[in-house]
Amino acid sequence: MPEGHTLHRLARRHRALFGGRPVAVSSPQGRFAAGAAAVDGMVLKKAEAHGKHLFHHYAPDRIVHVHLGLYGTFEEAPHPVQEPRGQVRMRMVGETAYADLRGATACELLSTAEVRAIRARLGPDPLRRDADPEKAWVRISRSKAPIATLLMDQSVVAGVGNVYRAETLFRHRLDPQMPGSALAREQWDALWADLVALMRDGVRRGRIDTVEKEHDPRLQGRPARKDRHGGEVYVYRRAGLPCLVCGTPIAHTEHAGRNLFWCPTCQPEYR
DNA sequence: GGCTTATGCGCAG
DNA sequence: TGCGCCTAAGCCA
Repeated sequence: MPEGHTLHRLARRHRALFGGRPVAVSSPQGRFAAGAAAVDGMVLKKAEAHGKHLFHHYAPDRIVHVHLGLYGTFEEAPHPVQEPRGQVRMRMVGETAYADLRGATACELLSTAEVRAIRARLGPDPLRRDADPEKAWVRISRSKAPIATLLMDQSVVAGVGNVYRAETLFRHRLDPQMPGSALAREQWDALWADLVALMRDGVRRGRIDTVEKEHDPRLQGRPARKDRHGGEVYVYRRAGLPCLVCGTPIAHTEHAGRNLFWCPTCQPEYR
């Protein structure tokens, strides 16, 4: 479930499992063989996430960069270490546990300058302390692009994926097609604050939950619908089902090649 | 067992 | 705009 909260959660886990100690790094599959060899046995100094990017710092100019893409996964297990199953791009073995990376879009060894370059093209990340939401506001307030497009643009806001996009727009009753420049400053401030709160909750729980108690189907005798995002949501992948707030069937369309969900009543059309 | 789908993104054209 | 990446889960038969 790789939106930003997943990567921050992984960074935290990797700090706990491997941080400050030597890590045996390998690439059973072979595609990351050279990079793995370059850091094998070194001490993991720092693990951090920015948006959907994960960085393992072993030394200056020896930083492993991971991007999970659509279906990359990290799987951890306690010792004893098992034979790799399937295509394991990178295996990290620590003192008590190990982790296998599969299916990632990116797993590469980078220099300090290359990491800086990646981070320079990312917008503020609601999950980072050093995030400056003003930078995002400058981009949004000057753009005619739909807010749905802007929220998913990693150079505007880093870490927001399709679920958080759909859910925060719903929670703030915003039409996904509304141009960024039409957003009021107060609306952006509220949206950012909500992203910070929801994504922090996502890191803590390891799933995306966005439904407020008063709208919780379980409290109204209806079954809560679970989905692969792992939590409970208002609109994401609920096309045709009744809105939890007003009962209107949730709408769905393709927006820039991605699924977009919204409630036509709760998120009235911007004109 | 096969088919479909996906929370992402870089690239070709 | 559409494809490819290379994976797992859900669904159907």
